[in-house]
Amino acid sequence: MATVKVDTPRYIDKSGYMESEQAILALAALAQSTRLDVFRLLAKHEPEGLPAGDIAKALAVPQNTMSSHLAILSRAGLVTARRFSRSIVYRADLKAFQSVVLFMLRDCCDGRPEICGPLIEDLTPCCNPKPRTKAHV
Amino acid sequence: MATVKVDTPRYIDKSGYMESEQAILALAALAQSTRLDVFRLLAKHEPEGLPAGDIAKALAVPQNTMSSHLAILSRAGLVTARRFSRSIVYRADLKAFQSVVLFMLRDCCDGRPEICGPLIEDLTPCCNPKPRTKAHV
DNA sequence: ACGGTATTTCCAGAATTATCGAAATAGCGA
DNA sequence: TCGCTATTTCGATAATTCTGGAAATACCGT
Repeated sequence: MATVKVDTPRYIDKSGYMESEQAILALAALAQSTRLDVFRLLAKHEPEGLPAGDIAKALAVPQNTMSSHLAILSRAGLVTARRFSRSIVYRADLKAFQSVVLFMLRDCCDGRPEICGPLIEDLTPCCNPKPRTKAHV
Repeated sequence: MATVKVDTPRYIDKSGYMESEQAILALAALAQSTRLDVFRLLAKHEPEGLPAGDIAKALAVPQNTMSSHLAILSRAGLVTARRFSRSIVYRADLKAFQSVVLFMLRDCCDGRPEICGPLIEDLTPCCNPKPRTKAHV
């Protein structure tokens, strides 16, 4: 039977699981040294991005191997690709990255705020040295 | 055999930062639906923890399969195990989890604080209704 | 000691992932 | 059109991960 490919192998559509599924995709994408390096590199090169060839060269990985890694990151939503003439420029999707982090923290923090408070404290000096941001919560 | 059973968190290096290798281990551990469910479950059951059998039963997974998942989570430093008579009670290591999140955020935030500012804002109402140590940060 | 419970280890098969050479596709300039 | 560059897709192999049956280990009560 030549039916369509099922890409929902285990638990199907429960509406709450869609988010988990996507998060797992992102975690798996980052759980590999080359891809983690790629994301790091692309984050550093925001917002201009980098063409695929430059990424491969920078990390000393064959182009086709890099291409498959980039495809995995892209499928996970962590990077975006856009063609510029002959090059395909990849960019880190930092919003998506934030979503992954938020997913993780909600998973552990839900109902127990005391867990993430310290984390915010640790994070604040690192990521928000400016005294005040807009308080439009 | 004398397994590694150290009090000092193995996933933190001298500078207090999590190493990439350890972070990858943790990300890979969470990038699997059963294990993500396990961590969620254990986080929900902090600080009492749950015996291995209960975890297996709760998630409808054979005990030996669950045992290997728990070993992976443990190796990644995300859970701890302690024997209580016949049971081995597992607990989520939320500090380690926080380290993973911090690692990720440092990876993308380093040098560009404007990226994580919004994340802290999103996180604050969820996780930190009131600041813990009113430090001089 | 024994029997029962809780959990892990051993093992093996199935599935998935990583890697990369070779070929294919896409765009550009002449 | 041809040739060149940039990138991806194809295909195959090696490595790793997932799964669970069976056996082993650890503990407790009697």
